[in-house]
Amino acid sequence: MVLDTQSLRQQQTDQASQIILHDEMLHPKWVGGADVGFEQQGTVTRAVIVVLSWPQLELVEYQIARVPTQLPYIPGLLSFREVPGLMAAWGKIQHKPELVLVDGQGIAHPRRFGVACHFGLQANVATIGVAKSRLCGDDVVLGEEPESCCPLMMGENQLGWVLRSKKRCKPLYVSPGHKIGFSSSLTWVKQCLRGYKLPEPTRFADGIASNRTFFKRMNEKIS
DNA sequence: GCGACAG
DNA sequence: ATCTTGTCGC
Repeated sequence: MVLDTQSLRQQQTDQASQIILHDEMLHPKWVGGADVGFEQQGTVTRAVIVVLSWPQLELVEYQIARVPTQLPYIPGLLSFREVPGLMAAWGKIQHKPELVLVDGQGIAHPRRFGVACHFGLQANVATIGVAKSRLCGDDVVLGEEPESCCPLMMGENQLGWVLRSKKRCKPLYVSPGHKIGFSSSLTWVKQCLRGYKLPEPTRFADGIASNRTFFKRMNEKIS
């Protein structure tokens, strides 16, 4: 396996798929969520893709792929650990969403190529990175009010947004992944919020990937 | 050199 | 990420 974020990022820039989709260009029937969990002391990667209807945000489909874990967790190289499993799950998905929220950073990454970029490029789908903590960028003091938001900056350059999605919760770190810009990333994440810290696609994917009982019982509700 | 460091 | 115990607030 080649761990070269620089050339992957170059691919993303070179390809026609770099086309930035704006809000008015996206009319999704479904929105997706992507996350992974680990089993058996980390030797097995359990990757999950969920599909929710838009704008109802009800679970339509989910697929799980279990693959051997190829790499340990290394900050900055997370995508190489998670993308193989995510691609396996993506291949099983019947209702391909036009937009996927990925658990982790988009371009708010030391090489500007986080897991959301990597997955979006490989799957050729618009993606947004929704991370629960900061990898890089300047620390900011955010207001306590829900929906408080400010740009995530690294010096003069914007990397994404810091968003207080819920009262008394640590903020989300939102950044463009693939084929989407800053403002659209923020508006889509906000539109996917339903009173929880995580936007619904991420929340469902996270719940299933982490084997939470509430989400496990979704099994009979669909398919 | 030291600290920070998605999941 | 995973695991686990305890605590606080709505």
